Amino acid sequence: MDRRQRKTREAIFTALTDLLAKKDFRQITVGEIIERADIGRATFYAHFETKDDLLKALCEELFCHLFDAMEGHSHRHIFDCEAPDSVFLHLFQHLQRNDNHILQLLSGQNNELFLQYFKSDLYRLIGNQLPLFAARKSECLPESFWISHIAATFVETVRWWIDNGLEQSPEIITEYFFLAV
Amino acid sequence: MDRRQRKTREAIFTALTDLLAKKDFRQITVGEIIERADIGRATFYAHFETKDDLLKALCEELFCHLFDAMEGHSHRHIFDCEAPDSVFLHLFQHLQRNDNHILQLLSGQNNELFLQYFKSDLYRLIGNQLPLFAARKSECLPESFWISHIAATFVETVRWWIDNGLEQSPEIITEYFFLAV
DNA sequence: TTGTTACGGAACACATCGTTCAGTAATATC
DNA sequence: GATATTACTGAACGATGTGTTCCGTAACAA
Repeated sequence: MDRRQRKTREAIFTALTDLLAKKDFRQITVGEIIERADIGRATFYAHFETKDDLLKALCEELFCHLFDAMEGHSHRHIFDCEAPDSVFLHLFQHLQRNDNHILQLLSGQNNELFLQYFKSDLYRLIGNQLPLFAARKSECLPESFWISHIAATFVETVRWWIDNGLEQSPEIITEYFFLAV
Repeated sequence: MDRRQRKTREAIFTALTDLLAKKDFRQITVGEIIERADIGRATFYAHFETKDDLLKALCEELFCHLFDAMEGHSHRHIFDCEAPDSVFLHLFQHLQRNDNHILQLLSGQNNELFLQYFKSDLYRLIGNQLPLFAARKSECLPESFWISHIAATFVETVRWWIDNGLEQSPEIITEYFFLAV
């Protein structure tokens, strides 16, 4: 990919990420993004069809990296015979380290769209980790309901954690999560 | 209240409700609302400051009525010594009956804002019903976490139910809910 | 060096928002 | 029933944001 393209794309992502730390996605204008990214208006629309399209690309970039890294770790750890809940623990640890400012995307009012993308990755992960969870429930409940519930519980756990200022350790939060689910 | 005011307000609510059945709230314009409500633009803004303000008023109207009715029922039933899970069962029943088209507000893409208002009422309800839920968990988990989790589980249950076309009976859904939580 | 591609900057048409104001109709009050 | 009050209409308005177009310039690849 052209170096110019890469730099521009990166500048747009950075600009949006910075702005998201301050205000809701809906009240961020394309004008603000291009001003902060220091690019021309036409350039922006050469990269992304709309503002929503940009958000989607950003989420895919971040969440995909996060979950890919996750699953990489998970595999390594399976070889190391780590505890079976390590996947989610690691996910919480990644979030606490706030790689790429993902927290800002999952917090406060910015829940609407991000979570949609976040959940789709989460579904994949949970599908592979189903045996971790109580068999009792999964026998009485439809699988799709069960997966939805685990994903919703995870998201709500993250939201609660963020709203409480990340006071708890990832280990404690993992415990809460498995207690709740 | 002036009859004209009442009629106008009602027409606006009806127009928005109808439109919400077709498209996402964000892509509904004030122009569409006033056209469908058959009122003047100035009239709209005499009633509501913004589109978001209208949504808030609509949610308060609907959810407040729903939960007030709920709590009324609940009290009567407590006198009748009904099963302890009746509050949530009745809530599911109300939803299935789709009073005032609430389902359309809670389904699909219209999740963002409605759920915020819905949850705030739900928190109140859950706060009063905490003894219904497993004591084991509430001892190990912070109460705010616990309440958030119950509310999130309820909302996710409703969402799953809607997405699956309300195929299950309210009784079954109540069972799912209490199994999951 | 040459052809290609991306960027910048300004202008553009367009849509939506929220406000204003004078005229008209419905309602409440006496 | 007459009068004053209140709400609605309809059109116009400025402001803001969107997405597009076009051309000159600069960076890149061959």
